[in-house]
Amino acid sequence: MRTGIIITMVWTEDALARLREASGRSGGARRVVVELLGEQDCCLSAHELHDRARERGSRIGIASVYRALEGMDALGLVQRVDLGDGVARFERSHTDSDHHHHLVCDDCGKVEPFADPSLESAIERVADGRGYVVAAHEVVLHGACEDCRHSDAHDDPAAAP
Amino acid sequence: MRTGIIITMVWTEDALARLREASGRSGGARRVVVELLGEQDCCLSAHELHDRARERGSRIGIASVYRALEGMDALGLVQRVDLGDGVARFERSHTDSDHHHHLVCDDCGKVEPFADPSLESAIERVADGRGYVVAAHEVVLHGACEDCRHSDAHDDPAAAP
DNA sequence: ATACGTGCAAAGTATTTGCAAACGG
DNA sequence: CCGTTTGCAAATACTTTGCACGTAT
Repeated sequence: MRTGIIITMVWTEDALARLREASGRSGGARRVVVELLGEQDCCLSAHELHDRARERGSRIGIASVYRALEGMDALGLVQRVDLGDGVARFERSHTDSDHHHHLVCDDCGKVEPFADPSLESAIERVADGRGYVVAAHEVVLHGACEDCRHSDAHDDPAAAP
Repeated sequence: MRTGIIITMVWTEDALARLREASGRSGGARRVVVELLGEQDCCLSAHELHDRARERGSRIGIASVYRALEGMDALGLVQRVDLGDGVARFERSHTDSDHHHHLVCDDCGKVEPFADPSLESAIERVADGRGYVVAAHEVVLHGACEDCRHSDAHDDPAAAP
């Protein structure tokens, strides 16, 4: 995708600007979280964001990660993603060209995004038929990815031979 | 749905039998959880199950609820449902005629099931195209239900005028 | 009898909140 | 200066685990 890097920069700038105008201030902790999320093409958990921020030399605390995410969520800048393991993940809100859902391999833990127009139209049709105005929707597919299906071993997600 | 009560009974009996044969034992705590889940037409959280079990006079502990759910999950008898609020919910595993997903009203908190064949086929197509063997999938639609859209007030899910 | 099921309490995680200090405008 | 942001630590909420005891087979 050629437009990826551009979307990233636009989103990051826009998010920083909107957060600043919402409170009249800005700070370093928030900036790191925004920049990290802007770079990702898929979702990350609060702890993953915290770890990566520290790897970059930030002394950010986990609470600030959560507060940054909360603020961005309130402004609709991020989307919460729930993969079914009790951990909340976040990714930048989708644009039309960006919209996707998630395939999770229960063997190796891999998470990959996918998009499908006919799935989207089916969802729209359901919502309309029910009188719902759908603000967000999430589709998560759990299964065994091609790799894991071939190496039949049911490895622990943490194991690496 | 005329077949609801029958599915309920079949599922409950089958689940109790399979749990018994898996361990060679059976107990009262498990039975209550199985019976409760068999009666529902939609998902419940561990705490909701615990509360309802106690309302029926059971002295079951919350740990036993979780253990019953874990055992049933391992046998594929229940399906874990994640609606995005950090609470795990469970419902009996779907049969063909039973399969559904969830619409969540973010205003009043209502959760209602829906089914849609074209959505299911779109999901199958995606999985096939990616070489995935999908063992489970979840679709959650968040929005405002018809009722809440009319009474424009954005009430708190707990408030009842 | 013996092994599994159960309840209680303690331990773990993920997330939120209180607070004093640092910081941006 | 003043109010927001931040890091730390304490508090929550949900879920899991350890252990002694009850119970089904």
